[in-house]
Amino acid sequence: MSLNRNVSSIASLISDPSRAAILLHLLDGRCHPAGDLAAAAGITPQTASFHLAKMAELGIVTVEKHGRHRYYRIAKASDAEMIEQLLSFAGPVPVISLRQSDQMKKLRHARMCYDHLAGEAAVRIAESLQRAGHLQKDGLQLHVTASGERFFADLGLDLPQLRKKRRAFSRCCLDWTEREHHLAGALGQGLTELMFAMDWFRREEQSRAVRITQEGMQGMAERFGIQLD
Amino acid sequence: MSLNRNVSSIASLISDPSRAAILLHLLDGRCHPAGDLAAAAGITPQTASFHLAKMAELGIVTVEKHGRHRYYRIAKASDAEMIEQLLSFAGPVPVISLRQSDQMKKLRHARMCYDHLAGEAAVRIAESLQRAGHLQKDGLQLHVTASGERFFADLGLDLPQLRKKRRAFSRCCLDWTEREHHLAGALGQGLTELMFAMDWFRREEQSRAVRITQEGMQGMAERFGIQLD
DNA sequence: TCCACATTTCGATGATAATAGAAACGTCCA
DNA sequence: TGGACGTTTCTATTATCATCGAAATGTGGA
Repeated sequence: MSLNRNVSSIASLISDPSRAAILLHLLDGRCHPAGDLAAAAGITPQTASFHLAKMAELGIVTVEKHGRHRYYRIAKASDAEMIEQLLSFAGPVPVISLRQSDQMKKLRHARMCYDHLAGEAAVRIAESLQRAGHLQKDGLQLHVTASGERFFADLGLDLPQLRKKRRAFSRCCLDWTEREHHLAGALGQGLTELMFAMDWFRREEQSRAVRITQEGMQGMAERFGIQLD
Repeated sequence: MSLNRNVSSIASLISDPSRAAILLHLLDGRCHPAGDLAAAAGITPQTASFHLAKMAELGIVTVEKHGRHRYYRIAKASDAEMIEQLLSFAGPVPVISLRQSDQMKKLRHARMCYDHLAGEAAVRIAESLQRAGHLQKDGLQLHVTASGERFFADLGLDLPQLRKKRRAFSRCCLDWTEREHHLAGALGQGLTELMFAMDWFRREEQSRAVRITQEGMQGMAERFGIQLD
């Protein structure tokens, strides 16, 4: 239940390190049980529960009960993008350890931004689609052109179905590692889903990072004209 | 002195209502004495001083001593834009009351975003420049085309000089009232300065709002092909 | 030289909120 | 049916921090 979501209340949500850690963990778009989030933030389950209740009250997260677990996830894609943007404000994250920089490298390469792809791969895809004239930027919208309609249909996407969803159809999302836009909205989600179905990408366990498969490399080259290494 | 600017510290800066009020007041890009900022936030000078010291330590604001006054301003344009963006997170600006406050209407129409123009007028200008082929969007950059070079030179802007500045030359800035991009960077600042010099716009006292003059109307129509009312 | 004024520093206070212990609740499993 | 487990609620503790009064600093003007 979204209450009084003014600037201060949103900011104070993220200003607490424990909550920031929880939100960061939830940014992978997956559902997470409360206990996992507590562990991720390094706090007791009670405290995590306290924070999650506060977030739920603001409508940032939603709960799903399954057995004795309660699975939390970020409620709206737009909020996930908001948090992503806040990350970009923090500036270049200082590298602490080699292990961390390795993980960071992976994240920069390809990761989930809630329900759609982000990172270098996603930015390159968005660029390619615009260069080919399939998408056209208009403010924060990304219009699908006539050639784009054919392209996505050919790829196997049901655009009329995606348009029906009660959310923005096709829009830009600022990538905090690349500092460029990638594709978000129903189309971004649908395309990401499709690419996973085609096994172009595979999710890593316990992480937002995404791995590109051999099929993915090939497909990206053939379909989008992108050479990733 | 930019110290450890992580997400939490940035967010906690804005999470406090008093600090938020101060920052909002500083968003006009002008210098403000500490006392004014205290009054604007409704706190005592001591408390304002406390907050300002904290912001200065994070490198968000800088001080300039003039006589017995200390003038504060936002240190970097990029930080001002960050705060502008945080405002847009407050949600799809809900209609607060039937009669929108007069001030709000003015702000939506035209206002300062730190050192460049924002609001409907600014978005329309940016659109116009792209439509005419003077600017070309590329990610978050706005490239000046060959025709753009001529256009701006003709207008009276010294582009080589603007390029020399140690900041982004020409880039997009998200307008939180229009939810579209307007022109920022050295070019946005230079163009705004020029338009003020030509008396197209005039600043309102004690506000970020900007008034368009008769000359401005005429100039906008002739130069940019924009009809503002 | 003295006073007014803008601002900061110091010190104290009071409110807020993050935290974890204890206990309760509900679910799964043996 | 009983116990383990994940989670929440309740409660107390603790630390933090925004705030302001008092005093200090520094500047300008008379």
